[in-house]
Amino acid sequence: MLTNERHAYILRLLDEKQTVKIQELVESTGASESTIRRDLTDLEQSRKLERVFGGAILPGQNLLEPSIKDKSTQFLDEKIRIAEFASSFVQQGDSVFLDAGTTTFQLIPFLKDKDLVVVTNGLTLVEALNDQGITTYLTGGLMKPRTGAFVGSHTIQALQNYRFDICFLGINGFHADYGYTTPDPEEAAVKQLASSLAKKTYALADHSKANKISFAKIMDLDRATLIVDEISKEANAGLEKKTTVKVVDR
Amino acid sequence: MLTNERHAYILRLLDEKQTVKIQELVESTGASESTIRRDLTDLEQSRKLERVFGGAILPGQNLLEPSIKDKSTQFLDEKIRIAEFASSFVQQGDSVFLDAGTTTFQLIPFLKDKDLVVVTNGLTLVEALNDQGITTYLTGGLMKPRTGAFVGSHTIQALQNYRFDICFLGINGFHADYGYTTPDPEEAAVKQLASSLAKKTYALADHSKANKISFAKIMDLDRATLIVDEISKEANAGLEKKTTVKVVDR
DNA sequence: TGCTTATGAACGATTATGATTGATTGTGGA
DNA sequence: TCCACAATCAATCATAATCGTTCATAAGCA
Repeated sequence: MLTNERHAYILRLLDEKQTVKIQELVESTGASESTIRRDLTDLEQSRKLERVFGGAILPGQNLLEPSIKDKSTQFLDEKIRIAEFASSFVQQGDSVFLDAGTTTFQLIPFLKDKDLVVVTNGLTLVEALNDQGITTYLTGGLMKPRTGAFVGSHTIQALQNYRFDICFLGINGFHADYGYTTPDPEEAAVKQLASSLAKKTYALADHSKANKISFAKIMDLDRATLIVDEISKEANAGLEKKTTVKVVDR
Repeated sequence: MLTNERHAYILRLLDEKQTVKIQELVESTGASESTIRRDLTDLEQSRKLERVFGGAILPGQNLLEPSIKDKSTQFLDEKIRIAEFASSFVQQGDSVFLDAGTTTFQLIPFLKDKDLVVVTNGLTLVEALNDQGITTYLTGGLMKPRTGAFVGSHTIQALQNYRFDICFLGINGFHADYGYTTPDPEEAAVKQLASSLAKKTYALADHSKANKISFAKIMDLDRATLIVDEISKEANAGLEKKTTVKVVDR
């Protein structure tokens, strides 16, 4: 087997399987361990792969991060900033709706000592609220395993028993023409209703949600005050024709 | 298995389940406990996770949630025996009400693969049910911090939308004359209603509940089948005039 | 032939692993 | 609460796997 052929073979295998082991390559190519090592060293120098103990992996993309990143830890600092800013709109004694979601979750530490009554449809939120000693109602309903959010007719019916001074929604996208959107229509229905039961609604979003359009529409932009961070001036100008935009002061 | 593969695997699992146990990882990866420990230490140093006693959790999340721990594991073995026995009364496809409580909690592992729909008013239960892949509705309502039970008019109203084939209640005392009792009248009201919506009700109790009388009455003895363990024959004889008593076979 | 390059084997050095130990922490029951 | 017991922990050590280096041989080419 030619050196070039081996190199191509290694890269093809790596592309398929994300990782290759040296022993595996020794067996499948018939070359010696030394040769495979030299191959890997060469390919690493030309940035085609990264060596690890026992084999090699695809470069750059540490396989580890992506799955974790898009969840709660992504943009965590930004979310905390947004949450702290949003909490400044809460008055003593308010009745508050807190949507399920990672950004709204960050609001919780800023809500204590305000003598609030909080209603939420988020499983993780009710526990955290409780730890802060905040009087909390959970809507209940059918639980969505992935997000820990309660949705469905039970949730809708439960919500209708309440009226809110202030409502905080997490969203997956906002767009001047398409309004606020989120992937799940069931969740969209809950957000929409909660907002309609509140005197004032705030939509919380990190910069990655700007101009994104998700599957289910929640409502038009003007139905809520948008709280964002790190947004370009041009984008802001377009949005401000449609709704009030509060940009987090850094 | 390459070190990187294991790391990636751990993080993927963690991302899915929010927590991982060391023993769980030992079994599923085939690596030794020491290796898994070293993996977790490494991943913690690169801020990919946080270690806790017995396993690891997603980073940042424990700041608000350390106090969820369930301390009430008293008479755990007995409760598990009772729960396993009680589960034998559940039929395929049943709609089930599971009361909040530590004894009813132990029922959950015995309920999977029965194609059930479960309704509960217990916060801790909904998580465990979800882990077992069981379709679960939470009543919602006002959350009682100490027990994680939802109570109040919201809960009552939510319950009235359902009918159950079978209802499992945890109780704090049972007595031939005073019936089933529990300390909190709000919880008593929920238990009472749930039972009245079910074709069949089982009251689960460990031996410490025998002849105890608590503040709030739930209902008379004959409204439910009592499932107990380690009860004296004399006590049993007195009870059996009032209701059906199932003593756990050891 | 003489020169270069690729290869494989052998060496000690390095790293990962698994088992063991005693210390620490959590749990169950009085 | 307290104590006894079990689970988990960090640290250590011996072993196994992997590493980079060196050297000798083989192959390709003028």
